[in-house]
Amino acid sequence: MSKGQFKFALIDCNNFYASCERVFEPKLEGIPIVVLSNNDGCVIARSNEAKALGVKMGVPYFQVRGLAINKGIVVKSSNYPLYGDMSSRVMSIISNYSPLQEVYSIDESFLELSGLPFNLIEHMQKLRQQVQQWTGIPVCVGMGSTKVLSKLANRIAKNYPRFKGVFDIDNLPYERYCKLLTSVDVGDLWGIGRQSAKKLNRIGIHNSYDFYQADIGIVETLLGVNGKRVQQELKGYSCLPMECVPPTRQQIVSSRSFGADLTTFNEVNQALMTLIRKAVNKLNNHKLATTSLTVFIRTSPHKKDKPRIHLSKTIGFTTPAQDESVLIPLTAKILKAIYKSGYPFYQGGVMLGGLTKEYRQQDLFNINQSEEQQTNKSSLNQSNTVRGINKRFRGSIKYASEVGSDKWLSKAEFRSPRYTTHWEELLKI
DNA sequence: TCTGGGGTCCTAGGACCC
DNA sequence: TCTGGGGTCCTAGGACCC
Repeated sequence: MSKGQFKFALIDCNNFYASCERVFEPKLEGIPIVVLSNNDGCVIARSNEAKALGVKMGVPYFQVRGLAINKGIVVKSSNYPLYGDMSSRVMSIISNYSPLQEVYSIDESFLELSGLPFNLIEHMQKLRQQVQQWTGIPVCVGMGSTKVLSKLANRIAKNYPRFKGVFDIDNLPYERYCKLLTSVDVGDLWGIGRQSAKKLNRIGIHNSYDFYQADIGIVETLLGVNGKRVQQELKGYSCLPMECVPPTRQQIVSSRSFGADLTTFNEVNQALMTLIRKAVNKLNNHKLATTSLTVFIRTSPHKKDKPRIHLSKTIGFTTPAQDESVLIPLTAKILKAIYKSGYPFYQGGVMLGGLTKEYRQQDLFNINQSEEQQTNKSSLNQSNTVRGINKRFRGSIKYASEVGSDKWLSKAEFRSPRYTTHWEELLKI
């Protein structure tokens, strides 16, 4: 931990999902857009025009539907294949501007710039123009000697056009910096969420300057080590390093709100079969194996008048599993064990935990079961074949339990074409 | 009527060991 | 009957992020 040794830049795409939609429909330029979550449930992205009309982040869509119609807001279902592909294009351009890049999220990337022989403001202006020109996505850049500071700087870059999208917070004189902190709610700092903000408010800490000045011991008792780190970073001491190599993932979750309340075992089962297949595909794509499987289903947390219930069970394995012929039937078995009839199930999913690098070591205590191992081996080959076919002919072979009414499928009424990832949906000119 | 999905890390408490 | 101190590992729940 030392002061002023680093120079972090946070590059953040402006209203990323909305901007992606605009790239392929330029007539939406200047028009308010919102993008909805899965199942067309909540608003998860807004163009500036939509923000100006008062659409809040995360509101249920049905609460703003009237406003959307009245004000001519264009509504889109989320289109992750498109956003993911646009993201990798943006990230790859950004990577040319420093040897040290951390891809932090689908629309954000850190660069570490200390020691680069450039005028950094100009360097980042160039980056900004190139991303805009090559992908059509507008980005803003915040710079500072810590990650928390670069996040804060990014906010300034976004909100004050006079900086032309690039702002370096380290250039502020101390008094101006304090003034800036005073104007930022403590809950708006990166790493201070709603719960922590509430705790801080209770002892009279409301804005970031209050927090900056607060006693470090009090911060640590109240918020733990994370809160302490945020405060240190605010003071210019870097505690959060660049993570250029993405850490190996620890779990894979596949879950969904169903499009409707599911009231029979078969409906729930069918939904979960599709989810476990998705999870297993991901597992295989990452060449990982899993040592635990959790299955859960729950009723809606929003309907206060109806009975609420959350059912879940986790099974651990001594031998890591990686194969759909094991995991899919096991999911059905677990579901059977936890399922209770008479509840309207609204959401469910599976989690694969304790992920390990793919390694087919046999269970030491399984020596008596050579016959079963034989079966396992042949079913493994079979699964590989099935996977191959499904890869080529997109999901043409399924378990019988996966096929059914599709009643559970999420709504996506307003989805735009997957322009860049599906041949049938290419942009037509 | 209609409220997302996918992650990570930290902490506290229990079980267990010497 | 008296009954310490220190450590690890696991898990569940909470908080945070986008």
